[in-house]
Amino acid sequence: MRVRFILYRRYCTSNAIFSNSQISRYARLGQIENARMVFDEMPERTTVSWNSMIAGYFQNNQPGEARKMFDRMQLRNLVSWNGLISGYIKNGMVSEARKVFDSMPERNVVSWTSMVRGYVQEGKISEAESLFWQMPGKNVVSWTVMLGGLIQDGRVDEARRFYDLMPEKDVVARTNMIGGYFQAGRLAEAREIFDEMPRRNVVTWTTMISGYVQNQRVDVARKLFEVMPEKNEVSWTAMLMGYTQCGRITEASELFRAMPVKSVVACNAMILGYGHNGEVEEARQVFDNMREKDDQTWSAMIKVYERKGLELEALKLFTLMQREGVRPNFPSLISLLSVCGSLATLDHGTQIHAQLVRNQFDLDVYVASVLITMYVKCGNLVKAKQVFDRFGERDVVMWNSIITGYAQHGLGEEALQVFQKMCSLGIPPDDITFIGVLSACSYSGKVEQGHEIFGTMKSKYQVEPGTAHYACMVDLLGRAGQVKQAMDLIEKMPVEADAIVWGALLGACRTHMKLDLAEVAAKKLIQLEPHNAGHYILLSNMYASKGRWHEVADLRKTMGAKSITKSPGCSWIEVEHKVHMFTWGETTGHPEHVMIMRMLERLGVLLREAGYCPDSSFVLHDVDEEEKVQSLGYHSEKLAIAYGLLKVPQGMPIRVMKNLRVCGDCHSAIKLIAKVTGREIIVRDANRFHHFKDGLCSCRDYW
DNA sequence: GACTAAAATT
Repeated sequence: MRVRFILYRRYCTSNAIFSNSQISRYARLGQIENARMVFDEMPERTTVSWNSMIAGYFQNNQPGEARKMFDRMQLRNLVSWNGLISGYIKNGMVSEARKVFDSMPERNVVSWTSMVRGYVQEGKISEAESLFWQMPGKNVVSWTVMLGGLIQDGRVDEARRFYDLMPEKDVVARTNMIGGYFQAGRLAEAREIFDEMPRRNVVTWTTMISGYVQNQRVDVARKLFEVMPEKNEVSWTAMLMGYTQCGRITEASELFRAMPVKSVVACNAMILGYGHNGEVEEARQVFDNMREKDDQTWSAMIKVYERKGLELEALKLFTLMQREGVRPNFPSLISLLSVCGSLATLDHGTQIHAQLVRNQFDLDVYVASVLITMYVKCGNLVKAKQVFDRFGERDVVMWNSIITGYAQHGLGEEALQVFQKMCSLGIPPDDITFIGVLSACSYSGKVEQGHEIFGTMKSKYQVEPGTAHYACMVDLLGRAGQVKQAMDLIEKMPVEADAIVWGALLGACRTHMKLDLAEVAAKKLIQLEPHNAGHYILLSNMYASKGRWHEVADLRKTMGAKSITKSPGCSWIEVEHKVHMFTWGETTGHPEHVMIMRMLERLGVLLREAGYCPDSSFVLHDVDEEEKVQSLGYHSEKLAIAYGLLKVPQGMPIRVMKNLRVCGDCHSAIKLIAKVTGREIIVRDANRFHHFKDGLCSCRDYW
């Protein structure tokens, strides 16, 4: 009888234990609903069941639900109270945790340690310290938590003194100290602790690996990696990132292939590594082979496409990511925000802005600058200015973002005003500031003022002019018609002229039809950027216009031999949160094809009535021969504008983006379209913004 | 059953 009773009891208990572990497992997997189901179906719940369920809600970022559960439970023990504290801390609610800490009936070392950990996490190290010294019965964990706080605060020497004070040191404490020394770049001291350790584990070895990697000693790291007794995912990943971060992609991809388990972090690093090396297909292969992806996987792959200039692919993936319901976290939000800038998808960008505000991430200076840049690149200067104005403590980067923004939009006067305000507030401008200011002068035709600022850069602001500043000056002179002086300036430059400088000269030649000098510039550009198809096409068009067919043929051959292809021209427009992409020629793929064609026809009629005649003499624009032959009416930007006229409500500007430069014919056509339809049209091409309004463009026909 | 250390594009 007695035996049977014991067996029965054991059955019930094991049943509860089983359910409790199921609750924890489901919570770990993020399936909190399943955990709740198990909990609700249990015939008898123990305190552990309640505690596991509360921990589960905290793990799944539902502190409110966790608290409800805690308030409902009857038999709370110390572990339940401690769970509440650590749960709040995991969710970043340290002051809430402190309230619990102050009101709980009794505390033990875990309660105290959690609370110290909370302050460390918030960066409030002095709070943590005072609590630590008040703590009764500190154990090795408490000491280690405090040690971590001092290290995080960058106080290595103090941390070492603290470390020496510790009554006992275990593997974790020692490993922590090693990490601290590596962070401070003190490799010898880190190594000393490692060498003297009585016991080491995988984490210790991995700390060594990543420590050496962070201090640019990849080969030393590799040696340790070879001899470490046991490796896990993290060790492999740390080693892999050592290679990807310093651009040693061959070694990285060898290691990656050898990895027994490819962690998500490792795959993400490999994608970015390949991308940095321009190997887009390899990156995509890694992406496609991943069984599990996180938000950073998506943003990494999108970034790779964007960097390579494959906007279409980037956008496709962006859309797919949203459709899959991937929720980006802070790092990927930032990354995606800059992608939104490059792709000029204002709606996506605004959505991300809203998400940042919801999480209060927008209060960061850095984030604010990225936001401003995004709005500038999306052609919404009003929003850019709003973000700028609402922010109190601005740094140089933020001032630069808004100055450069005005400059890119051709608002020279405004840019200069902001620059003056910045100077009067005593913020020292840097090299980027001057790029913005000089190009602003150039846009607004302030030749003299530009010269003056350029002259005082070094003497007044201690900023040495670089190639970019010279490029601005060449542009400035070129716009003013002083092409000869621009060429002289290039010859007098103390630094070697780069593609941007020659590009600026070419721009000047284009406007003032200086074909000889243009040829010099174009040849230089090909030399400097042999893979940029635009330069070849430009030079080829120039030769063709002079009937120099031999040279044309030669150039084509060179292009073929080097397998240089022009990225296809495409334009896109955002309508109702969706991106509509148009490539040159046709719209048959678009569901509203017929409407668009009808709109184009109507525009054609309107334009002819307004006295428009097609201009095919854009020799100095990098358009292909084929494109020239094709009807001028079907360039991708015109298709996008036609669609915009159909869809964008009256009074709202039509924003169109193009991956190449707008051709001369389209430019004059769009000016007229803006006039006859009474609409504002904003076109961002590869170089700058064009605000078309009342038959005029903000670039003053110079781009 | 609760508290500590290692990998992650701005």
